[in-house]
Amino acid sequence: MSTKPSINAVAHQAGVSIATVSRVLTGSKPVSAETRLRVQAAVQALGYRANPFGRGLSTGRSGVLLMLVPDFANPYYAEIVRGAVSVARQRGYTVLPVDLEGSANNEASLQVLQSGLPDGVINLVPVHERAAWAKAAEGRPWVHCSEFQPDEMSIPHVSIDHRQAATDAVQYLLNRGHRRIALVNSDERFLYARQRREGYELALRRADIAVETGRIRTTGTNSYAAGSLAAAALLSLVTPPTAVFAVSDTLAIGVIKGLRRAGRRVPEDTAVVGFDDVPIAEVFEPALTTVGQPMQDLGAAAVVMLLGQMEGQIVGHRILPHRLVVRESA
Amino acid sequence: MSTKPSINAVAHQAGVSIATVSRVLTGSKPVSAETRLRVQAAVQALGYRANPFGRGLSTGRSGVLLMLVPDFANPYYAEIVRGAVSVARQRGYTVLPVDLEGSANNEASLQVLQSGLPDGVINLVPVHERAAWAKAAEGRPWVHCSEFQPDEMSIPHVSIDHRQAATDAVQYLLNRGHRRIALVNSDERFLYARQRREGYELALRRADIAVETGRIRTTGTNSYAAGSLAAAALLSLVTPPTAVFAVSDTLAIGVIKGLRRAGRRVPEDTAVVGFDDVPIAEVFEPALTTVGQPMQDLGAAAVVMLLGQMEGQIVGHRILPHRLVVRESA
DNA sequence: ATGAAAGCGCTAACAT
DNA sequence: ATGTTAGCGCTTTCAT
Repeated sequence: MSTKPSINAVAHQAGVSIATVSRVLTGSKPVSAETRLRVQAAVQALGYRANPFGRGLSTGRSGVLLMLVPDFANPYYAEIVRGAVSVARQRGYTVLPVDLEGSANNEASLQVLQSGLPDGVINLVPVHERAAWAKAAEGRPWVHCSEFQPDEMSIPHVSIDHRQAATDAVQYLLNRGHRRIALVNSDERFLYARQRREGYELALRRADIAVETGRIRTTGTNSYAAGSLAAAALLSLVTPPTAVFAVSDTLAIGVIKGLRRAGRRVPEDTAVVGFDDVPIAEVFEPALTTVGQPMQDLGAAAVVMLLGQMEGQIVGHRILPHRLVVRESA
Repeated sequence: MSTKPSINAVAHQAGVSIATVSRVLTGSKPVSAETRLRVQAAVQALGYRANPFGRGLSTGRSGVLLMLVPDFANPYYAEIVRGAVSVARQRGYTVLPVDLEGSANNEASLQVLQSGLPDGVINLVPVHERAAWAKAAEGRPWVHCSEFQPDEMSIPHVSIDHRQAATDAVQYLLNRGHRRIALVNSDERFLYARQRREGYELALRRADIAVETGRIRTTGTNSYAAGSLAAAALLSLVTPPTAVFAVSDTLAIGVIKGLRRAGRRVPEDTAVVGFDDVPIAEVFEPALTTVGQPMQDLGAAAVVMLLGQMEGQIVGHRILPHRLVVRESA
């Protein structure tokens, strides 16, 4: 009663061998309807659950999917995790999200990865920090999520088209009549940052507008303060921009605060477009016009692809659609 | 080379028995310096990591701590998780945070719990939803975090003193000269909500101010919209309040938006105090005056208590300090 | 369709 | 201090 029942107890109670119990549990081989019922009754009666260690030792699989998350506190990642969890559980898998806390936690997470416990890994770590993980994950099934680059084509990935998304955002500002459009970028070590910059420049060139380096601010970090600083710098230009495209909602909010501190109204004096559509985006005043990513879908697709890969399929790559969410700030 | 090396391979390579390898790995028994070195060299050379299933099957422990999280997307919980993860890893444990997504995910999470995989569980689920979990966790080491109630004294818990915190918030408003202070509460099924209401009433009574039920709004949910609605209701009173204590920053922001929509200035016309000190609190304009909880410490303490319990200690309960963070909104 | 038995990789009790 | 060995609980041949 007190100690957890093993497969032996179930077999005994049902009057069958442990092999038969295993068969009805896993459905690996046919079992006569009658015995199946008996076994199921015994399982029920004893409250039996297969011991994950025994099963794992035998099958070599744990049903655990490791998810490398750069930052739990960032709602962008939180949503991706949520999407992943929800499809994983439908397929009988548990996702183990580990918070890398901006690399502080690498060592411990590496251990988890190398322990062999996870059956596969979903990677949210940006391209430029992947090297260490790539080595540790060697041989294991894994997929990249949210960023990708051409030279990694061998590893399945799912992402939006960051370049196109940026082009769309800037095009929107162009359509609204803006000609002096600034870019507030985060850190160009991030692939997405480089791709969004490309998209920004592409949109301008298509409109026959010269790309002025003075209108491109690279903050190095993704904080409110950095956005405010960038705004101040842009306002000190001889001809300040009439619109700003910031590569994250965080930066966008910082930019707006900076603009307002300098007496500018948003969007009347300066329009601002953000990126990500995090929850604050619609609560902040003015509500942010921003580019939304299908976060949950990204996570879900990553799991589907990972499981496919584990089953030996060739899964390839996926690009998911983004969308421009027009609110008040531009 | 290609397949993962087992303890046998290490033993062979080092010219010792597998028991000796196990001993140097676990440090369970003394091993001569010389052999230890040989074994360690072999481990190194082969890149060996103990198979978690084998070890788990043998020891009955996984090194995994389950953490029941009501909502990943809520930064309040995200911070608690972070605190827990950080001390868990120092102690060689992995925390497995599962997102309950407002109960949507209960079934799957219950499975994880019942699988027997986790060595212990940290519970962030509010008191009134604990029943199902309590049954499933029976016998297993577990601790409650962030809420507690007297009749659960048998289970170790860590929390702030919600009642005292509310009293402090209201006292602050009293000190600023406010007499008509409203309470915007979330859902009194939550223990913290009831306790904060108690604290609110206590502070008023101490100041010889009658508690007027018209000034207490219970929203039922914890959304911006609910806060705005509550604000509108309060403004329709014959004598509207000059200050509002909202039991979460989310509600507080909603209240502020509602007040402004009605033409009130914050804090000049109506002061607002929130609760939690989530990241948005200091970014929103006006920046929120709010009660901060030591989220990371809560998570850390929970892990320490859980591990203590697992080692057979009597761990008791802990109340951590809160603090009033004064900014602009009150 | 079912049972018997051989592992899976490890730890721990028992020898030596 | 070290080796031998019996499990831990399960899945999976191999028989029947």
